[in-house]
Amino acid sequence: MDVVSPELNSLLPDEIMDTEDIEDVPHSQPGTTGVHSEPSDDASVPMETDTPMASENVSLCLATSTATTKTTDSVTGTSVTTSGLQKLTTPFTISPANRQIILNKVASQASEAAKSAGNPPQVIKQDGQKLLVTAIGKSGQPIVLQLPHTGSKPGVSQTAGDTKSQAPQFKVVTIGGRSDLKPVVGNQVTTLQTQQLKTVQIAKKTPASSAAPIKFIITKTVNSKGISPQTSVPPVITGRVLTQSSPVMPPRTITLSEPHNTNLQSIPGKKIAISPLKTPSKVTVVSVASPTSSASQKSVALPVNVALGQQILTVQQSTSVSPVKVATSQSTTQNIKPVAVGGVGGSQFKTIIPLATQPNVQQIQVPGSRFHYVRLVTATTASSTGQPSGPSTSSIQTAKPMVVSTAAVRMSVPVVPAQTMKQVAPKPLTSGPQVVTTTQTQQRLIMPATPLPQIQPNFTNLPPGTVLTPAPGGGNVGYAVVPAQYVTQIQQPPFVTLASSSSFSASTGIQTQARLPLNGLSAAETTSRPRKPCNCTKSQCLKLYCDCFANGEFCNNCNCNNCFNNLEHETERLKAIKTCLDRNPEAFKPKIGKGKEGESDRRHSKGCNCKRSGCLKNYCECYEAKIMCSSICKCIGCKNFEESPERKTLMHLADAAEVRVQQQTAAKTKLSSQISDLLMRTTPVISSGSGRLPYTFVTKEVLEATCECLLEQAKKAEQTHQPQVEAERMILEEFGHCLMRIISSAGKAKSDCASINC
DNA sequence: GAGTTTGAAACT
DNA sequence: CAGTTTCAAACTC
Repeated sequence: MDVVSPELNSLLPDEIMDTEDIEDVPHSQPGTTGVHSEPSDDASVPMETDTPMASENVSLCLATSTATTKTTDSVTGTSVTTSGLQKLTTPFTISPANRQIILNKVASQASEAAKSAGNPPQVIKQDGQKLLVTAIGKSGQPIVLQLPHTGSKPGVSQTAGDTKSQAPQFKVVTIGGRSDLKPVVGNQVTTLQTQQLKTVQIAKKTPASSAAPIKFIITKTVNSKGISPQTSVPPVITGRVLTQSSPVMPPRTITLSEPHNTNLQSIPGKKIAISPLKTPSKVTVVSVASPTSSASQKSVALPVNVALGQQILTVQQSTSVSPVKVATSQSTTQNIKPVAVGGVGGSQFKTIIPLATQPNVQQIQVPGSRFHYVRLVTATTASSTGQPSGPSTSSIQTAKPMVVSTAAVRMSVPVVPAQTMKQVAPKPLTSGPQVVTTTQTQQRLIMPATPLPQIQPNFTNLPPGTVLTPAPGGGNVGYAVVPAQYVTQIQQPPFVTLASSSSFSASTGIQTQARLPLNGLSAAETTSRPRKPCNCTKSQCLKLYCDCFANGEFCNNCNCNNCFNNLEHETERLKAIKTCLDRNPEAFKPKIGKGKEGESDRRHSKGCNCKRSGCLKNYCECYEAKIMCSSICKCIGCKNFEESPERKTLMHLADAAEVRVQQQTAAKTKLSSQISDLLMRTTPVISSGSGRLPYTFVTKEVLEATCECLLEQAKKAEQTHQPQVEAERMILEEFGHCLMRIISSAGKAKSDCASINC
């Protein structure tokens, strides 16, 4: 089954498919098209980790053997032991000069073919800070991981230690083949194998602000479908994990780890997720920087965080055999052997990239399913509750890094929980590892879990933030595109994903989240304000009347009746999507976009058609989006233009109201804070003695004084020769006086405290 | 909360 | 493409 069909690839939204500034990657090779692999086919997933300034190269060539393999760093002599992994046919090398990890899963047959074709098995070497992720291929089509070769001929890998200054690099996520890919200057992608390959690309340029743009290129090479998994011919996987690090701060630690037990079958989160941003903005790249703090320190994790917008690209591939294990051996046989490269510095890793697969395995698979998937997790959705379930995920949660120790380099790939990156405080792109995300809310589109080519929507128009997931019970076939948010919601057992833990995003502040306006709404608005629940009654939430559906989201906590906008009705939903797209290919695209070139103002893509509202009420989509009506609007009596006095008045009123609200909120907050502070200071005194204030004053001193008073009364009675009965009475009376004084003092103190608190 | 108004979406 | 109907959100009371 196709995880992502070629059609899908070709139809991916421009935001995703923007290939400018990326290398020209051969998206398909002769004979590749039409190749349909069985769901059980395994695909090799190469991963590249590249640290531009890194000095180490690690090269792994993996065979399909499951035997434990121990590799020795050719440079540093560091050995890497893999357990349950495919046999390493080539030494695991770490090049101090490049600090690169090269993982090459070599299919003997494939490698032979490659050699014969003049493309020897490639040992990926440093190629600047670039990572191209080519992941999703047509069903049956192998995924080709391609490594960019800067300024080099195809098949010619750069020499290790190439430390030349790199041009601004872009992080590129390539998903799906696309014929119109634009070549990237100075970067060439060489197909590793002559076998049928399909390259899907999702490219996004990193924000210009990033001093060191990163380009991630992952080319997945898969054997031809003819090769059965049982065949001894292993696929060749060559990949690099490119870690972006600041030029002055080369990454020093590479951590590779796998979940101890990835029982994918038990993970309901099986899905193919593509979560492009809803925003029209281009796919954002997750930049990873080396820790800025310790230049001398040599431990920098190699992050393979690829994000689209505010999303992190998760590439997982399940295999029957642990594909790659670096560093410590793992006793458990894992279906998925993701290699996670985490962000540097915080040791918070967010990216898991499964490297090894069996021959004919599809490139991206969801644990527990035969789907290979790429998941892009939005920042907002990343807050997801999804966590690894079962034993397989335990390791992930613990994020135990596998460390490959070398004299010069430590490699660690901690597996992190599928949590997410939520709100991340913006951070300068130039500092430290970064995840560039956009706050565009998740536009998500649900696709059928079953192969429905005939009704397959035009993915070009799918709302960003789309997540592909296998339908429940859908087995190996079909996929569904579901909202990432919804995925996290419905995904009781978390799946292994490349996502930053909440702690990472929150505490480390490594991530930078670019907040882009969504349909006229500020990032803050889009992120802080949840979508309003719909109230659809007749549309079944399968028409654009429904805001949820229109935004590509599942209905969640809505008040709708007879809702079909959910996974249970994915077939109907897909049909509805198809219908909408047939009617309007732009149906799921943001209505608010940039105006004409050169115009900075946003504008409605279609313009409004208001007649009675004067375009000054929320009936008007332009006004609702807080934008001016434009020439394309067909409104009558429009007052929503710059000089409109009515509009200005409304704006002033709105601003004033907003200011008042803010002031009130601030006042309440301040008052509450002050009260809390007072309580904090006074509570201990009052509450001590279990809140029974009088006893608070029965201190040792009070007791002693009381006793002295009683003794004094006793002496007085003795001196006056009072009878015993009278003496006892005098003592008791004195005791009563003492108690009264104590109580009186306590009551006075309590009233004082109360007055203070008020 | 019920009813009305409104304009986009859907339909013809 | 225009006119009409349907629909759900926005709005009013």
